[in-house]
This record gives sequence, C-alpha cells and structure tokens, in this order.
Amino acid sequence: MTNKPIIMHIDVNSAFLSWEACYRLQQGDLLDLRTIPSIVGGNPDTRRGIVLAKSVPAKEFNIKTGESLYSALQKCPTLTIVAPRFDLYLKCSNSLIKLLEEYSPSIQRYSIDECFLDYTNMEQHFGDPLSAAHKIKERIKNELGFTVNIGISNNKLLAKMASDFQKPDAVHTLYPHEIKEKMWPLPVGDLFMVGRATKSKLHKLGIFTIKDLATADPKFLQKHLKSHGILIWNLANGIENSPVIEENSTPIKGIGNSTTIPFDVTDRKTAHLILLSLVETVSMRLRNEKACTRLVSISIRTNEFNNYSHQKKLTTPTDCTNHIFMHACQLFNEAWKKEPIRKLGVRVSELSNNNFSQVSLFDSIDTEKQKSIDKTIDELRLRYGSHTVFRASFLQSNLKAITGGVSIEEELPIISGKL
DNA sequence: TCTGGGGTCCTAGGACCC
DNA sequence: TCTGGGGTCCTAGGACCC
Repeated sequence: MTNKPIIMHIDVNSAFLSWEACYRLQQGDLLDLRTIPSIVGGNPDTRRGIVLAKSVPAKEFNIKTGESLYSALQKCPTLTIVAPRFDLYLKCSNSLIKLLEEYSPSIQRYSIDECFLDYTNMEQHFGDPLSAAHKIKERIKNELGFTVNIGISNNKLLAKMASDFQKPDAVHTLYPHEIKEKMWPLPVGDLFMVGRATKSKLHKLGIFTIKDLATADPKFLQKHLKSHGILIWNLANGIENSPVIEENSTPIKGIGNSTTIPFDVTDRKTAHLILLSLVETVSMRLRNEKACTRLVSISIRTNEFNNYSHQKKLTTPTDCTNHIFMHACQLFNEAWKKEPIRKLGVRVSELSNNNFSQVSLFDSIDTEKQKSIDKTIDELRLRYGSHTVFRASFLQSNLKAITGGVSIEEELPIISGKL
C-alpha cells in the first residue's frame, strides 16, 4: 500500500520586510519595522521606485506590492522606506532551507521566500503533519526570528493555496475533502495561475469564484482559453500531481540580466556599453553553470514603456563574453527603432553542456584565446571581487561596468531572541 | 503608473521542406 | 498560380509565477 503524499508549503510572511526587520533588531536597533507602516522599496532616483515588500500596518493603508513609491507615499505620508539588500535575503533563505532539511530530504526552493517540503512517510519521525508544521513554524520563529505560514495537503497546489489563507504566523490544511468549503468560495483571481488577464477573461464569461471555474464545462474553457483553460479547471478542482523537485535536479533553461537605466539612453554607443555590463554577468554565470548557449536575445523597454525583443540562433554554441556581446550588439542594432531607452536586457537560452571539450574544427585560435581570458577574469573576480577587473571602455563613462552578480551561498548567523 | 528583475511556458504566424 | 496538406523550425509576444 502506498501512502498519499503529504506536502507542506512554507511561505515567509512579508519576506523582504521581515528579514530587514530581523537584521536591524539583531544589529541593536530598537524599532521593529514590522510594527510600523514600512516598506522595502527601490530608489526612485534611479527609476527603480517600486514597493518590493510591505509591513502589516502598511497593508492597512492599502499599499500594494509592485506599486510606485510615489503612490505609496500618497496613501501614507509617514511611511518608512528601507532599501533592499538581496545578499541578506539570500542568506536568510538559505538558513530557512537548512532548518527545513532536518524534517525531510526532499525540499524544493520555489523562490527566495517559498518552498515545498515532501513530508510523505515522515510521520514516524516527527509526528502527524499538523503538529510537525506547528513545531517547524515555532522553531523558525524562535531560532531565525521571522514568521512563516505553512500550508498542508496532498499536493503542491493545495498546500500552496493553504499557506495563503489567514496570515501571518499560521498553519492551515487544505485536504481534498476541504476544497469545497475552504477554496471554492474564494474569488477566481486568488487561484494559482489565474492572473490579471485570465481573471478578466473569466469575468466576461460569468466566472467569478473558484467554484464557478471548477464547475464550468472544461470544453467551454478550452474554447476560450486554450490549454490554459484546462490547466486552471484542473487546479480549481484540486487536481495537480507534480513532484517536489530538489534543487539542482533539473538543469536551468536560460540566464538573463536586465537593468532599468537611471536616464534615457539615446545613442548606440552607450547602449552597447550597458549591454556589455549585462553580458559580463550573464556569460560568467553561464560558465559557472558549465554551459554554452545557442540562442541570444536582447530586450528593449522604451521611455514610453513599449517593450520589444529580438533573438537569434547561433551556428556554434558559445560561452565567451566577447562572442555573446558581439551578437547582443548586432541584435540591438537590428531591433532598435531609435526611441529613448529606459531598460535593456540580455538573455541566453538553449543551453548545452560544455563538459566535452569545445575545441572543434571551427574553433579558431582566437576562440581559444577568448576562453582563456574569460577563465582568468572569472578567477580574478571570484578571488578579489567582481569589480577588480573591468573593461577600459567604461573608464570614460559614468556607467556601471558590471550589472548584477553571481551570488555566493551563505547562511545567516542564527538570530537569538524572540519576536 | 513617478511603474524592478529573474524566471518558465504557450501560441501564432511565417519560412521552408516534402 | 485563382494551387493542398502536413510537418518542423524559428521568431515575437504574451501569459503566469515569485
């Protein structure tokens, strides 16, 4: 007899804000950001002014994640705004994973602040799922200093929906027999995979709650929403059976880097320099993954918020900074319609393994030289910091020579003391 | 909207081949 | 060419997630 899967979904409450708050308390700060209207937000001066996370008191002012700081300040003029620190968040996330690993060998980090834990067959060690979840939640609060919501069910979708119920600092179950009572009354937009566009289509079809969706005719949904209609009909009925996938068990599909520029770019030369700064990290991450790319794409966002992209297949896969940069410039030149540019992006995909020696008949001496330069620079940057080596072309500019970075795995020191 | 950055998957249309 | 049908590959764009 096989046991039904038991899946937990662990979701950090207002992750970035909680983590900032913990860190500040740990540094001796007396104010807990979670107790006042506060947000983690980007810098409007560099045109990154959006809300990344909000405290519960800020939420009471109807401040939403993703809205502009300007609009948030209109709603709450006394709002406290703190800058994001992604390196800290990654450490906190790693500490969380490490604690969870004591309860199951099968953990999937779904994002920096969410993960799935496969609790199947673990009752014998740590008790029934509900009491284990409470124990885990309390340990995180006491040992790491932040609160989480934990959802429990027989599959990932239902566990995730459950963790989204009443917040913060709570455990909820959503087993299949509880779907009608706990999930069906919710607005259809609360369902995983029903975003803005799908929600508005569903409303036009007379579907407003998850129950409306679950009891609709799947053929009717397919007619209006293609395969996505079938997918969300299944989800509304709690049908989902994807496994908990451990980290590094699936190869990554692509690597991208993009940046909003503090000013509008109106000339090709500056655009190329920014592309280079983006390619520097993309290609380094690519080499770090021991992969080569066969598809390079660039994306442009204009000052009027129009987005477009351009891509091309390479005849020979590559991991060389200069090769990717050259293709990115060419793509940019072909695509750019000369409007002022707000944001530029570079992405590589169709990755293949570079384990086998890439030396082919077509590899020139120049390629070999490029590869050895890349290797040397990667090592220098790893050893002495990413800004120890940069291109001379940036010397005369005010631009960042490298955009984004390669993250280093670390954990946060244990935070002592309670909330 | 004074509107970030990093991903994945799906679809439509055109090119090209038989 | 007032021309069919089916398959694959490629590209651009849009949807979703965090």
